[in-house]
Amino acid sequence: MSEKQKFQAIKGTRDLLPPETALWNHVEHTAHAVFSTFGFGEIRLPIFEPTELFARAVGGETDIVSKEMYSFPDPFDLGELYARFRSLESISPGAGHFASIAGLSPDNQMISLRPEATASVCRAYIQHGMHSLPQPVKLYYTGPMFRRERPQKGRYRQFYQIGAEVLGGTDAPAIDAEVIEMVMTFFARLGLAGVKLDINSIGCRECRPEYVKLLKAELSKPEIKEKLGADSQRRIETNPLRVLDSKLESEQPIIEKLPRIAEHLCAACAAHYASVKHNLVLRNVAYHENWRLVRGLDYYMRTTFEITAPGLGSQNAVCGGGRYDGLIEILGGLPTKGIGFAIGEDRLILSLQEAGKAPAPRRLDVYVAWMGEKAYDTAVRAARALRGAGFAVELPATAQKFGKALGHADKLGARYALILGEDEVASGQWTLKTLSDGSQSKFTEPELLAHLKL
RNA sequence: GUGGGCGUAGCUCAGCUGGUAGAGCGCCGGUCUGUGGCACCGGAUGUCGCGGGUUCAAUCCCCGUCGCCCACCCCA
Repeated sequence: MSEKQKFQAIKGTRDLLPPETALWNHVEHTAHAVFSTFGFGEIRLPIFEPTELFARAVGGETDIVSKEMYSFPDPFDLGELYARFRSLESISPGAGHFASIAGLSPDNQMISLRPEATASVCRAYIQHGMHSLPQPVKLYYTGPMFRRERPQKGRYRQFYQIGAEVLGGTDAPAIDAEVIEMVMTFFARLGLAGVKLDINSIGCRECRPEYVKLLKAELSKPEIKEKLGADSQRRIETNPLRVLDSKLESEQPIIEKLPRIAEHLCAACAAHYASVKHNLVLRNVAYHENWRLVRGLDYYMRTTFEITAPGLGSQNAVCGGGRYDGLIEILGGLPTKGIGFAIGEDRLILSLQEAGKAPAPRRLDVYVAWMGEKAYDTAVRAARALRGAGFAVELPATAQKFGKALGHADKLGARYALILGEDEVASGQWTLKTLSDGSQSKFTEPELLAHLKL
């Protein structure tokens, strides 16, 4: 970086600028509108939580927790000692590092920027005794998540998710189907084209371990294992289900012949899955069964789903979700049913943009072209009145040549220029020019407001 | 963590086998202190990402480094 441009956004973070932000707002407003019609209320959550919360929910040995979270000792809890070392940093480089080491003592809490929000929602459900509300509790959220990994298309270190969770009450398949219906409705409302819904059931605590054991045994057979790539060979031990996810062309024929979980579900899970599908048909939701769709984390069970959209590159999932009936209990709550999803907002926006869904251009109604210091007071008054009536108004801060002013109005895309010079101030007859055709006419202030409101 | 591609003006890019930089767009100003879009004229911003090497001479070749992008890994 040159001396001139010293600072830039940290790797994997980015600025969202107008007019693109208009599209973000549109997406979020649409989410609010659609989710409300399904009876969901918004929850706003902290963006940092105790590291332990994520370690428990997501799993301490996962890459997410062990490598990809932004974690640090809470400077507040570290108190005087930490603060003192930090303050020494400028005169004694390394002091801060020492403080960090000191901060790892059991007395001090580690905190993390949230890598996802499901754990926080569950924590809030427990903390606020939501089990005593009418069940189930239906919540949605939007906001930034943080994950320390190599950025690529549609993947950032600070990324945004729109998610929803249904907690408590029944695990009836109707709920799974309705949650999926809600996402699909949301995407349809946005005009997102080419979406594909994949669903699967990954069984429960009873039947999944049996299947995993079977799968692992199969994968471990020498004649199969030797045909797999290094990554998949490693997964046989670490997470055999993920072998099914492999994108390697050479592995596809092998994977096709592996045992499928749908054929090894217990009776209860099989019935649940069948009913989810039936309920999707009832709701007119088109789905593809994808027996290879798995979730990486242990707490997921039964229904899993994923929605892909075009234009996203390698990371083409725009929404992922599933049932996690055990999670609240893991976090110290009562046994509680749960299902939810998270939408990758960055990817959703990207897909909308690729499809040419341009953001609504900034609307500017009136450019106040005032001339001469004598007209300034009137210009301010006009701008206040117009804005008060809800119009978007640009009031130049400094005097400029008249031709310049109109040129500026044109570049800003204003619909009208309100021309205020000595004549107008003297007569009280303001000149309104329509930029598109160049026509203009005179109005008093009240007439002008009435005219523009038409 | 691994691999590949790319770094030249605010943006998109050109720059031949090495001779210390250009275009378009945009921005600002002028022609034009009461009439915009058009046209014409002018202007500014670059240590050609940074450091080193080879060379009489490096934007160009070599090495390193940083940054960005894409993919792998992983995936909430």
